[in-house]
Amino acid sequence: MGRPPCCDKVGLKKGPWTPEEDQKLLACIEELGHGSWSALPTKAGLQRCGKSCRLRWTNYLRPDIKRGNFSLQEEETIIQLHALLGNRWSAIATHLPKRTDNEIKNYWNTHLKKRLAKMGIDPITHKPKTDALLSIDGQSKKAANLSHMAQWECARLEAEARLVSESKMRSHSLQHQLNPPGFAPSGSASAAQLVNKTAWNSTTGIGGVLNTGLDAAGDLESHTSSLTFSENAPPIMSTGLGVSSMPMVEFVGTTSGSAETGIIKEEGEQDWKGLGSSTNLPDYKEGMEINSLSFTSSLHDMTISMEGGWTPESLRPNSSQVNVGNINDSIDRSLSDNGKESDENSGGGGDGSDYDEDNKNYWNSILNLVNSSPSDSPMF
DNA sequence: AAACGGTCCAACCGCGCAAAA
DNA sequence: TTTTTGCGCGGTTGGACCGTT
Repeated sequence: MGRPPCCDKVGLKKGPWTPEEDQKLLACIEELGHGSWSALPTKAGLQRCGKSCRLRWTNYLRPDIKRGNFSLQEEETIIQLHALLGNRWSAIATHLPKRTDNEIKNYWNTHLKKRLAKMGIDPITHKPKTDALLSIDGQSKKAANLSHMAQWECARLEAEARLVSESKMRSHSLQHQLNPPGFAPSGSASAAQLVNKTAWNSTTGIGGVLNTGLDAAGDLESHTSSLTFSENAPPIMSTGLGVSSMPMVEFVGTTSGSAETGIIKEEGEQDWKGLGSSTNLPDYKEGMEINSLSFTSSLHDMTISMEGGWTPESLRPNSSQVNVGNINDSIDRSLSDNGKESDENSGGGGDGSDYDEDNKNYWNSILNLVNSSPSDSPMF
């Protein structure tokens, strides 16, 4: 059973696209759109299969594609999302609006994966490869759990996909409340824009909002974003899935220095988490430790602030600390070993020392996230 | 200048899922 | 309910490009 590969049809061309073919495809899509990829080649007069046309369009011809080097922020986003989502490139690409999944996948395979490996971090699990590195202070167990936590959490959250449509409708309703006609937010990223960025819902089924600090044009200029795990899911979430606790994941961004961004809450939560800057972070429960975040019922709200990128400090909501000294030592060595490569991959300017410092913070943050895995969770 | 090896990326392939028949 | 069809996703590949010898 199963249908034969579409490109097995005799006479269909494969291989690199010519400018003429590109032109035909573009003209056809501009004129008719791409409602049916299978019918498009005929309409466009192309000897290609629809699949090939779709690929060419989505990966190359689409007008809203940003090409060229990835910025440091984009790299951060990719790594962070990969830690949570794994090789779900389309989901990751959703949050880098001008990048294609193929491009992100290629960039991961050719750059980021190798760089992580060089630093002694397993690019698959996002945990340090050397157990001895962390075992001294007993952190290895925590580090080892991130990927499991992420996979487990993703699986659970994906189960919410069935309920996404309801969530979307609620978000849409909230959008109207937040941004009624005539309402003109002063910042570049209004709350309504955040609501609009619910691709997370549609792609992964996670009932929350992910925003990587993009403005309306999708530029990765903001250095602010936050990650919220909330367990205040509406009752329907629990009953529908037979899960007593259904954490919500919300990635919420703000523009740099602006204070008008809110955290979009799902229905069932009683209020907005506030429209102030995420730096205020009013949502931390006293005594809650992000360093030992847990997805059990003991945890109700968790917000990770990523002001200025994922620095270790930004990931610490309170005084509770994670001993990352050993990892940092490793990073120091790694950075000094790999400074040349880091410079090559720098998307921005600045001298090497600045970049090294930023880069160190950046990798610190990744490792800190690794270190913050919920080893205490009964799930593990 | 030629050969060789490594890197990068556009494109292909196969699979899974969902909708349509 | 079963089969067919179409779409989208992730993994893989082939060839162009680049640096080194």
